[in-house]
Amino acid sequence: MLDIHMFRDNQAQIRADHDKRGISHDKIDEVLKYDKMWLNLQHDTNQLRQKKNIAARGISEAKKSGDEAKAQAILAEVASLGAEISRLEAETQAAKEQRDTIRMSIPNILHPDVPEGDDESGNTVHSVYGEKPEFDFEPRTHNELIEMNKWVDLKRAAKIVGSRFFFLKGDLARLELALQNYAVDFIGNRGYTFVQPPVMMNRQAYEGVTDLGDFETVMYGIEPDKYYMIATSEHPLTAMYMGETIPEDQLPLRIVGVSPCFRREVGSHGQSDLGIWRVHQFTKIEQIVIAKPDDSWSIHEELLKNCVDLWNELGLHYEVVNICTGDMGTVAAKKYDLEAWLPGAGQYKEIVSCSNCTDYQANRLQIKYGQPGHANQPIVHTLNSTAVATSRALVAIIEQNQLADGRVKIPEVLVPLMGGQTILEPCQWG
RNA sequence: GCAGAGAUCGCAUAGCCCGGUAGUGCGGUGGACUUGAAAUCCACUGUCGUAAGACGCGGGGGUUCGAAUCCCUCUCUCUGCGCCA
Repeated sequence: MLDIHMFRDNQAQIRADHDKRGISHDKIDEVLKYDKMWLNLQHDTNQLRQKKNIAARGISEAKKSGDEAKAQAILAEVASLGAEISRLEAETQAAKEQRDTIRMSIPNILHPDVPEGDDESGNTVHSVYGEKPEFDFEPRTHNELIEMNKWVDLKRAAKIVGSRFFFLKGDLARLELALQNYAVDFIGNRGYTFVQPPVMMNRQAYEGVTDLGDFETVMYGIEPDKYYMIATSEHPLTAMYMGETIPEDQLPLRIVGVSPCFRREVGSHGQSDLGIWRVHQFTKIEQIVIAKPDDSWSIHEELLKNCVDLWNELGLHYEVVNICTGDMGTVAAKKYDLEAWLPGAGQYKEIVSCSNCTDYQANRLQIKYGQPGHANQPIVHTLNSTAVATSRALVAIIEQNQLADGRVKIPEVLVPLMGGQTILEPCQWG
C-alpha cells in the first residue's frame, strides 16, 4: 500500500507510474476524492465533539451551583449533539474505509529499470547461465519420468485429498530433502539466519502482506479458527515484525526460511501444469530481508546473486528475466525471475522469483526502524526471493539430468547429501 | 480444556475498589551552562490533522452528560490443574 501522503503531495509520480503500466487513473482519483471527504468529515466531527465536550463540562458546574434547570438544558443539548456525532462518525469511518480499500489495490511504484510491456512477452532476458543440455534420445517430460519411475503418486493423493496433491516417494523424496538441506546451508552460509515460521496466519496479519483478491484465489482458509494456510514463508516472515520498530543497528535482517506452501491455484488448467509443476502443497526455501530503504536495491542484487550462485552449483541451465510492467503484479517494485530450461517441455519456465517490495508491504504492516525511544520513525523496505521451490527444482533437475533409461543423474553438490549415491533409482512399488 | 491473575504514551510504573483534563521515572529531541564532555537545569517527546482541535490506557461492543476506571465479549500473557507429540 502506498503512503496516503504520496497521494496528497506527490500524485504526479503515481500517475506517471500508471501510464507506464498502461492502467487508468480512475482509482487514484477515487482515493483522492475519498481522502478529501474523510478529511472534511473528520474536521466536522471534531468541531461537534469540541462543542459537546465544552458543554458537558458545564453539567457538573451547574449541578454544583444547584441550577438544576440549566443542567437539564445542557443535557438535552449534549444528547442532540451526541446523535449528530454518531451519524458523522459513521460517515467518516465509511469514507476512510472506501479510501483505503481502493488504495490497497493501487500497485507499488516501479523501479526505473523495469522494462515496459503489456504481458510476459515484454520481459527481457537479463542473463543466461549454464549450457542447454543435448540428448542423443528424445528427452521425456518430467511427468513421464515421475510416472515411469513411480516417484510420485498423484492418483492416491487425489483419492485422499483432491487433485494437485501428491505423494513423493523413494529417491525423489530423498532428493527433495537433500535440496532443502542444501539450500538452507547455502543461504545460511551467507549470513542469513534460518527460521521456521508458523504455517498458518490470522486474517489481520495476512492482509498486511498480500492482495485482498488472494483470499479468494490463493489461500486456504481454516475453519472454525479463521486462520489461513500460508502460500509462502514470505508471508509469516515479513509479517513477523508487524507494528514494530526495529533498532537500526539490527538491519538488514537477513532470513532464510523453509516451509510448506499451500495454494488453491483456482482456475489453473492445462498441459503445462501437469505432474508436480503446479500443485497445492510444496516446500520452499525462501530468502527474506528487512532493510533500510537506502540498502534495498543493492540487497535486491545480492538476493539474485545468491540464487544464481546456488543454481549454478546445481549445474542447471536457466535464464534470469527482468519482469516487465505488464507482468509485475501489485506488490513488487522490481522483480527478477529465474526460468529453467525444461527439455521435455521444450521451454523455459519459472523456478525462482526475486522481488524488492520497497515500502509497499511495510506501510501496511507498519514496520519501522530507528532508535528505541523515538517517535515517527521511517518505514523499512522488504525483499523476498525464492532460493529453491523444491517441487519445481525437482522438475528442472530430472528433465535436464535425465538418462536414456529414464533414471536421473544427481547434481554433484547433492551427492554427499544422498549418501554418495549418484543416480536416482526407480521406486520399487506403486 | 478448567480455575485464578494480568495487558496503561519506546521501556518501567501509578491511577482502577469509589467514573470527571493519563501522572512519575528511564530513554529520546531541542536549549541553557561548559574550551569540550559529564553532571545539572528548562522545554518538548502517542495517533490523525495545514491548523483549530479531536482521538488514545490489548481489540470490539455496552451503560453514562462523561469510562483507563463499571458491564459484556474476544485476543494474548503469567500461575496452577488437566490433556498431549
